[in-house]
Amino acid sequence: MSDRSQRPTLWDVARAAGVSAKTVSRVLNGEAGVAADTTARVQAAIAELGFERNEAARQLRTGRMARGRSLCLLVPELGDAGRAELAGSLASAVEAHGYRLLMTGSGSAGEREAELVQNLSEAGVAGFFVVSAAADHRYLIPHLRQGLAAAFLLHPAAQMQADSVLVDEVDAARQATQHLLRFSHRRIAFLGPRHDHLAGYQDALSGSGIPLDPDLVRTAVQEAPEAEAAAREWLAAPVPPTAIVVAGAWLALAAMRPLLGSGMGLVVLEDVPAADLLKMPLTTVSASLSDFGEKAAEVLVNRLEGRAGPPQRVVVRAHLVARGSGEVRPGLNRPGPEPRRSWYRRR
Amino acid sequence: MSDRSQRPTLWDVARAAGVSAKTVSRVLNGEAGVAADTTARVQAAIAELGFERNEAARQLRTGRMARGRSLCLLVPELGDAGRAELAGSLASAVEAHGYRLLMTGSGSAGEREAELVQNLSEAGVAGFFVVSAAADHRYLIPHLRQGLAAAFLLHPAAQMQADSVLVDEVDAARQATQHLLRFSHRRIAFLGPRHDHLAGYQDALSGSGIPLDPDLVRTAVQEAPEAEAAAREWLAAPVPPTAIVVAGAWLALAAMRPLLGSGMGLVVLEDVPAADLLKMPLTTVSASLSDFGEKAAEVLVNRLEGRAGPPQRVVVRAHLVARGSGEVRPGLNRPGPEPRRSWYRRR
DNA sequence: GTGAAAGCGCTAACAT
DNA sequence: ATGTTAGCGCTTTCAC
Repeated sequence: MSDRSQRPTLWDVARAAGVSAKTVSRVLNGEAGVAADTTARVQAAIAELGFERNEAARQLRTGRMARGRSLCLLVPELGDAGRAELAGSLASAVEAHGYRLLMTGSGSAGEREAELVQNLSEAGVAGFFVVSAAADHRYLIPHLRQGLAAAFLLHPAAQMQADSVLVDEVDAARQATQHLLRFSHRRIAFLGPRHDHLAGYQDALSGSGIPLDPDLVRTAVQEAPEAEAAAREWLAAPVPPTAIVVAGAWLALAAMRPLLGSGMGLVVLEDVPAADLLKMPLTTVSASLSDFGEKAAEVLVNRLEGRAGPPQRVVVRAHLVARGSGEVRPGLNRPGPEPRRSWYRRR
Repeated sequence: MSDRSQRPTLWDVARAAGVSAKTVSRVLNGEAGVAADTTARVQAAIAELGFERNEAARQLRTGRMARGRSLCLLVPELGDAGRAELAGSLASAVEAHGYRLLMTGSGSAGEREAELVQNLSEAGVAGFFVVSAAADHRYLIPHLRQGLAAAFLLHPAAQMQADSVLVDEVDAARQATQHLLRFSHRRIAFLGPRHDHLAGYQDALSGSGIPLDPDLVRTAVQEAPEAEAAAREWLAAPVPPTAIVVAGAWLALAAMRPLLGSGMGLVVLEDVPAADLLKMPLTTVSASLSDFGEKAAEVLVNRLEGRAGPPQRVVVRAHLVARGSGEVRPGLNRPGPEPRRSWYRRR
């Protein structure tokens, strides 16, 4: 009896079941070629002794990494509240598949991202949900060959092919802009970090025969102060816009401060918590995060459990929730001079 | 040459350096009793071959777990945006100490909490920041004996002694209540999940000679709908309160909905993002999360790096930020009948 | 269908 | 100050 060490070994099980170590090993790994009653006896012994296989020994012998049932959501900033809801929905979804969800932040640094994947993969993490706007994700390739799974969320993989679950950002921007156009806004500005939204914005504008005014577009805006400054500038412009489409809840809140009381329309391309309780209730265009989480979990788990095939690309549509910011004729809420009649078209 | 396997082994290093395997092992582990020049030769060989120790083999031999440089923040719900800022501040703080931060959620289930600690500890996580209102944390004790470190945040450890970093909740409740008293509120309600706030609330009331009215106290409120219901009931009461102290941002937002336009004062015991942009701008009492994160990181890293000693208990004070909800005489904003004069005392 | 022996890469105990 | 031997718990031959 190996009572010298605490945990029972495979040999203890073999002795208890009256078989050889190899047979226990076979049962443990579900290999074929063991009689049914032998299997039963071995399993009884395992349960009896509370045996658990020593992963280190297994790994030493087989060479390959034992991946566990942890998945990790890798985001740019752990402190970003906007990602919390995604994390929650992902957590429930992966738990339904028998996995658990970890989360970590790269500090928006590409090399740290690669390092984290390396470390956590070595620690047995089975797969990653990657939310990253990095310019190059090829660091993942060697890990993927070693059995790691990865799915890109919200931003597509750069410089490589991989599973991804995305929101139709172009369509979201189009919906937001069309919504404002429907309420007779004609000078509509755009503010956000990503360039891809612009296609939808521009598409909606040209659908109403409105040319794009470069002064009304600020792309590559990442930080709140920039958003606030942009809003302030637009407000002070000779011919200010009457509404702004902002990509990102955080930027929208920052932009809102100078706009309070201005009557400016504001539509946000992301969900905003308690959007109805804000001084300027925000109309939002966003995908259902519980759907999104479920789809993402499904994609990663499928990949992990061997249903191979070419990389998948799932695109989820966003939906507009009107909350009364922008659903007014331009200028109506506005203190100051009479709104110019020329801004109105329909209705 | 073991070119049959990909990675160089300790034997390859030994051969390259012209020493025995044991000597290489000694260098690797920083054991005493190796000549300086031998050490140098070995290290050169290690660098030359790009040798990295096989952790599985080491672990198999030594029996003990190799803990890495990952710390994990364990929260009840990964989807709780209120914890995101804490996570961000902790992440920066632990990175400054050379660790990385993971985060995971227990789904508010005590047994899952224990299971997560077990799994992640086995995967090499060095320490946990535990945010948990569970009734019993003794499941941690065996892990702590195996070298795991743990620090309790926001809620103290239950049924055991451990390092903890807490906010002075009693004082926070007292500050909130006193603030409202200072603005002549006399009927002040309390709403929240925790019982400990009550001491501060009651303390402040009795300091102004006001008896506690049990109808104005709802403790053990966990979910938003309950908070909303409580607010609604108070509003409809024969003699409604003129202000409410709410413990928790999420509960406060829920409670706010029925109170819009009522003139009810609202003070929140937690930070609320964009509190100034809400229809009822919220006065808050909360601790600085960057301070809190730094203190917490320090406590856990100290424990981890051997500076032993009895469990520490750090208490951080919360600060009130007045934002104009409650800083009015009761009833003044209130539509409807003239406020009763009897509610006023000073000023 | 089952078992015996060898060895994965490392370190503890005991030499020298 | 350095080397030798044995063996951690498992899986892989290969034999029966």
